[in-house]
Amino acid sequence: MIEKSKILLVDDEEDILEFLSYNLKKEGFKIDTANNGISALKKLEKSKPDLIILDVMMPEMDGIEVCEKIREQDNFDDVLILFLTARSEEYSELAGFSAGADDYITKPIKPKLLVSRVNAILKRKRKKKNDGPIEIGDIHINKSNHKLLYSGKEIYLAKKEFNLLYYLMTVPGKVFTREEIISTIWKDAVVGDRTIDVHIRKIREKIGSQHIKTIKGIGYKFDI
Amino acid sequence: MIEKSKILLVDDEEDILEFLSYNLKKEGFKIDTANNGISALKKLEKSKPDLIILDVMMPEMDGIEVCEKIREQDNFDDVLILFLTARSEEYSELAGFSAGADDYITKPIKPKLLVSRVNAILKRKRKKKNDGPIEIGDIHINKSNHKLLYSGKEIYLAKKEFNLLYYLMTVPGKVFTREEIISTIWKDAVVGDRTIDVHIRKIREKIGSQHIKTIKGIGYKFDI
DNA sequence: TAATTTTTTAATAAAATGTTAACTAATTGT
DNA sequence: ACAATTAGTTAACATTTTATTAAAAAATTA
Repeated sequence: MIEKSKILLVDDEEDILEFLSYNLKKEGFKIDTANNGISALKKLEKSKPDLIILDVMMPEMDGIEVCEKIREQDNFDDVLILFLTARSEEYSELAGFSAGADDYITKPIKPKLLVSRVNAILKRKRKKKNDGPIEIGDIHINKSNHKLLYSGKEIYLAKKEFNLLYYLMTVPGKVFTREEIISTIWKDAVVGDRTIDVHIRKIREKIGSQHIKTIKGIGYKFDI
Repeated sequence: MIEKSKILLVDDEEDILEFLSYNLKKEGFKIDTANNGISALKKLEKSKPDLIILDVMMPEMDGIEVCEKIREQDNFDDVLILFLTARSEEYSELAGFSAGADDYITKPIKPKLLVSRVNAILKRKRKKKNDGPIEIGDIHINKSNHKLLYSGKEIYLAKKEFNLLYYLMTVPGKVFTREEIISTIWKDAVVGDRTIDVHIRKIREKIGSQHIKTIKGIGYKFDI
């Protein structure tokens, strides 16, 4: 089970805090709240949220300012920030992004949209962590746009094939055990022993067999 | 390095002009100043600013009047204008926007907020410019006039279809995930999984299926 | 407001991908 | 060399994902 993310809600209106809390808790998120920017900044260190939802319009210190202050802190310069804006305040979209926001939602807030946006933004972050393109010999693989170039030509791989090849290429030369492969490509699904073989075969069909080597009794590796 | 923008500051109070100048010059902007509306209008042609920051409250000719006069001129009907208002003068927000302001800042001016707002507004303009026409193979698409030419013939696309096709064409060859597509084309709504398919189908109906490729399990791409 | 167009959904068909099972081939240990 | 073990191959079958409709809902226009 994936650890549920913690979200810090910052708004001066108690109603909105409750509305957000209710809808996000229902989805299993852990929630902290603050009803102004100062309080939010204070709570940061203890709360260590994965995502901060900030109302742009607040008395004293507006959301944009809070956002900037958060970004100034070393420990939180990459925390996710999502803005809440009234539909009319178009400027806040842009001001918000330039202050370092990751996304924004306009009021009135629709619960379904809120939840889907929050999930999307968290997913995006998890994905970002290990995604860079890999270039080995004449093979270029890029997870962010699901592209494989083999000596300049674009080759199509189905999703599982792609993920498997990408995984092997993350550490060229390393032998990945079958167990490792199963647990990362198939997460917690249970698949038979021959399934990997079939996928390996299909990859070899497309990029040749010179790169992917079988280490009998152990697993496979990608070699230059 | 991006060419730094030129800003024309218009205010009758010398203190404020200096304060603004100091803070914006520090950020690398090129600054011109004028201490009344007449002088600002005169300087326009020579200065060719990217952005004008106008105090609403000025003797003789107030900011709103200056703004209207600027918008009347053909060469400056799309220059950016940002208003400076005292927090109390709420009316000016509405009067200002209706006169053609792009944004406004209330006094007292916080330097950081000023800079972030200025950056945001300039960024927005740059962004707008990127919406230029795209020409790939026999397909010409132009967002500014919402027109699609397919081998010379004009083809009508509904708004969503147009936006979707345009989006795919912004980076030909790149695979756009369903998630990416949803979050940019459907920013403010939650739609079912099949909605994209239907729009794709309609686009294919009109321009054929050779360009828009399905990457199963991932998304779609536009290919030449 | 009615008519028309656009957008979305829902149901189902079609296609592509993924998995398994049965069999074959290769490798390893004795 | 000969079991025993492990991997490769193939095709059938299962599952997942997308395509295609038609119709409902929403937005626009007359």
